[in-house]
Amino acid sequence: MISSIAELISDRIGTMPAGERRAAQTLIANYPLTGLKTVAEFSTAAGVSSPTILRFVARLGFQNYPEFQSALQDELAAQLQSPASRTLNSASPANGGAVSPMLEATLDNMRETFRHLTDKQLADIAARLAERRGKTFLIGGRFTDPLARYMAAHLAIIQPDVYHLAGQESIWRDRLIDMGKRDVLVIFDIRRYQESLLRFAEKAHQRGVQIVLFTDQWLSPIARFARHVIAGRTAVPSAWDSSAALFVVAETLIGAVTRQLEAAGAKRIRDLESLR
Amino acid sequence: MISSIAELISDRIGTMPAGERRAAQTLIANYPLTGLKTVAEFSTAAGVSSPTILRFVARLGFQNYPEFQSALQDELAAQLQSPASRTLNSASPANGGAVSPMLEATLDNMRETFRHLTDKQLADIAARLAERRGKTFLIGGRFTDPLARYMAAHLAIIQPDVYHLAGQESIWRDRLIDMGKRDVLVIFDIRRYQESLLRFAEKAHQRGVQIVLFTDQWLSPIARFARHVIAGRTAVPSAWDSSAALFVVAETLIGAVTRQLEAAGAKRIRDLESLR
DNA sequence: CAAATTACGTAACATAAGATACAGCGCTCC
DNA sequence: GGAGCGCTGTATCTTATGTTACGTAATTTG
Repeated sequence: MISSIAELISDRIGTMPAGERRAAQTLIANYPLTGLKTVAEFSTAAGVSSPTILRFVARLGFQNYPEFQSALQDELAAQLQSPASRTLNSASPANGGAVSPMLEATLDNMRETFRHLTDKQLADIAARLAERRGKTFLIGGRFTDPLARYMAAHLAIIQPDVYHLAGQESIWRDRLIDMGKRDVLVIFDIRRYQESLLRFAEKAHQRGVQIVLFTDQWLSPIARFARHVIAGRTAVPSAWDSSAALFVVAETLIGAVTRQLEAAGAKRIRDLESLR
Repeated sequence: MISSIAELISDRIGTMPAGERRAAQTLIANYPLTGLKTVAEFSTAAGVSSPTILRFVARLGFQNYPEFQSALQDELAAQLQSPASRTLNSASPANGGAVSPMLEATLDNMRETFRHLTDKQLADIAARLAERRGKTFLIGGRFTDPLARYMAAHLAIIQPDVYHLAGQESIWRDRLIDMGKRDVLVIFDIRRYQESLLRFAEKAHQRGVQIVLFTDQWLSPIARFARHVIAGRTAVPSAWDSSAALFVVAETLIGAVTRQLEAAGAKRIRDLESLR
């Protein structure tokens, strides 16, 4: 199978006449830039005439020159976006302002967070979230509740019985009555840890609920009751702590759970689509 | 000293009229590809007319469009040739499981997102959010609303009149009555873009509300009405798109706004503390 | 609130780009 | 060594691209 135009060229370059071969070589030499220029520029660069260039692209299977250019651009777009081949000037002094420290710290937080997180841990948690024996509840603190919402919004699509606990304490406390051993409670709690969440977690724990805790590196007191603890780095040069690392862990988990439920989930998503 | 065209643009984007700013944002969003296409394609991508594109490149100091394209191509050539700094930590063999690809992609997304985002842009947006002339409203789509909540939760602490628009469409539509020129509306909208948000944004725009848009690299149609556009990378090896990059941008902005309001904000935070 | 200025888009224009027809040259094969 | 075939370039044509002029709308300023 031939994907890129460069491959296509090197595949057929053997069967080409001399002039077209020169065109091909010129293009490959500084791929794909020459192909983005005009036919005239291409032709002089290759030392051949314009019609030769046109015959060359025609031989590659393109109807006309613009079509050929579009293909090159699409390919370039894919390259520029995908991390793989990018040249990425992280050393660019360009943005050396106030942005970099924040970004750098965040990136470091993520690396650190994942360094202390094994595949097995994540797989276990994902498995627990994916096994459909009971219900899944999610809740967060003052600043982390949006993370709970974000996760709930995704999980609720691929499986039933996913509930985000919102509103006043009294409201979700009453939901305890519905929780049991087979259920999972996902809690987000970072400094400063919230009393109300601790109380709630304790009671849920007493009822045998499996608790998955997202917290910071200093560990919320809830860790005491949690079956799984994810400790994310939160330090950034800002007045606030960063929840970005936890956010990425959440996304990773969402992805893992989705993969596990692929068969069942795919059908469910189709069903949901048809409901619209 | 200004080397790249991207820098040149972000340097002058503040002094540009609305239409040209849209052109600039569109170009930056997936730099430099849009600039390599024809004027007509560029203009439709940006949602403006061809002459606006030409005025845009003229303002950047180019004599004509081909000259501008040549400059972009030269820049691209330099980038493609230097096999530079890539693969920072891709050599970390530690966790070679299912985690790495997700994390790596996310890290790349962030670098890429910030690469297309200058300090000046962020500073401008932060300044707009910090100037206390009017109210600040935040709203998001199905999966991004938690980001709006997250940002609102922080901003609401350091300044008054910050509102997160939640619940049904009819509810926040009625809030339009309260919005005017001095107000700011922060919208989060990534694929698949939501009709309801577009309608809401258009009406808000008509009322003169300043819109700050967080979207993905393909730009929500709301970009048309936005004063500021932040285009985050969202592609990850998962069934879902990632909002992590936008999340980090949001955190960065929160930090910047906080810094600007330091004097006023610090007092406010003390007052809040004493209320507990 | 009014006037002046600036910005934007529509439409017509000129130019440069890609496409094509045809003739000359070189190469191969008989 | 000659005839046929194929490749290449010159010159011409057509298309569509970039450019410009002008009228209208929006925005700013007094």
